[in-house]
Amino acid sequence: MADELRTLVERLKAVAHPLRLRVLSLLEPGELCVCQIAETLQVPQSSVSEALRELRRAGFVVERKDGRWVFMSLIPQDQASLFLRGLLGEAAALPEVQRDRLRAEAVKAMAISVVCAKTPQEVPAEHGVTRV
Amino acid sequence: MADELRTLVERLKAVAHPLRLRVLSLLEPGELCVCQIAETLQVPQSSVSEALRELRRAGFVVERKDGRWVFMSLIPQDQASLFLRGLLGEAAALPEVQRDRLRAEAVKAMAISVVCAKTPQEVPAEHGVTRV
DNA sequence: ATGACATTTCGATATTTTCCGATATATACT
DNA sequence: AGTATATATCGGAAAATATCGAAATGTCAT
Repeated sequence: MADELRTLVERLKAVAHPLRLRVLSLLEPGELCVCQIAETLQVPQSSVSEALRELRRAGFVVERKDGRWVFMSLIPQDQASLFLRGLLGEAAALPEVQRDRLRAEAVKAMAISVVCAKTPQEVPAEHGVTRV
Repeated sequence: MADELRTLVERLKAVAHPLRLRVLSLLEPGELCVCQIAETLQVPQSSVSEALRELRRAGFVVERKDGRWVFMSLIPQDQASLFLRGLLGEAAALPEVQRDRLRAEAVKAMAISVVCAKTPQEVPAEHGVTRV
């Protein structure tokens, strides 16, 4: 009840953040689990987890648990708000987002066990994405 | 060049703020000057000025100077980004926004000299919600 | 139960943002 | 010139947010 403005502002804040926006865009083609996202974006998994928590709170993504993995996906198109649909369309054109998606394709092509049971050092840096 | 993602995030941050979103929505029916907005929303003039600066930086509004007044208006529909159009549509449904617009109608019905040349004491006070 | 691993939460610091009164600038009128 | 009004900017303290390693939690497989 009431303060729907505040709610909308919270949803906008959730998306007004580089990592969260990248994660959101990354999910558009389909679900990914937390470790796949962390590997794709080359960021600490706790950061991904926190990003996803905010996106979930804002109602943009939903989770599906499968064993120890947590797969996140966008809410269905028909449930998405107007501005979210516009935003996703706009974000899809960004070079950063397109690069992320290429990396995600490569990550999805690998078995999950190969992707996730990795120490950070073993990950070869690509595309100028830096880590430590 | 580059970092268009950061630019988009900055634009999202600009609207992820209660006052700025209210101001933005207030301008949809047509231009208003700073003092009309401050009177309508019952907030300090410096806050309105700062809100408008951010919205201008983000490319959502443009200004038209007329003497000592500065009238702000939304950028033309056809220049608006996808997510902005969606956002405005969504915001228009919010009760807070609708109340603001009623107040704005009342303010516009008065002469500008009556609206703006007011000492704070004469303003019925009461922050935020008030009837027209 | 022990270990391995995915994920979340915690803790603590660093950075950014908010807010508004006070002050500055600009324009108009006399 | 001076006064009045409209808007912009400054200052700076409080609040919110970001960040990420470390610890906690949960889940599966021996």
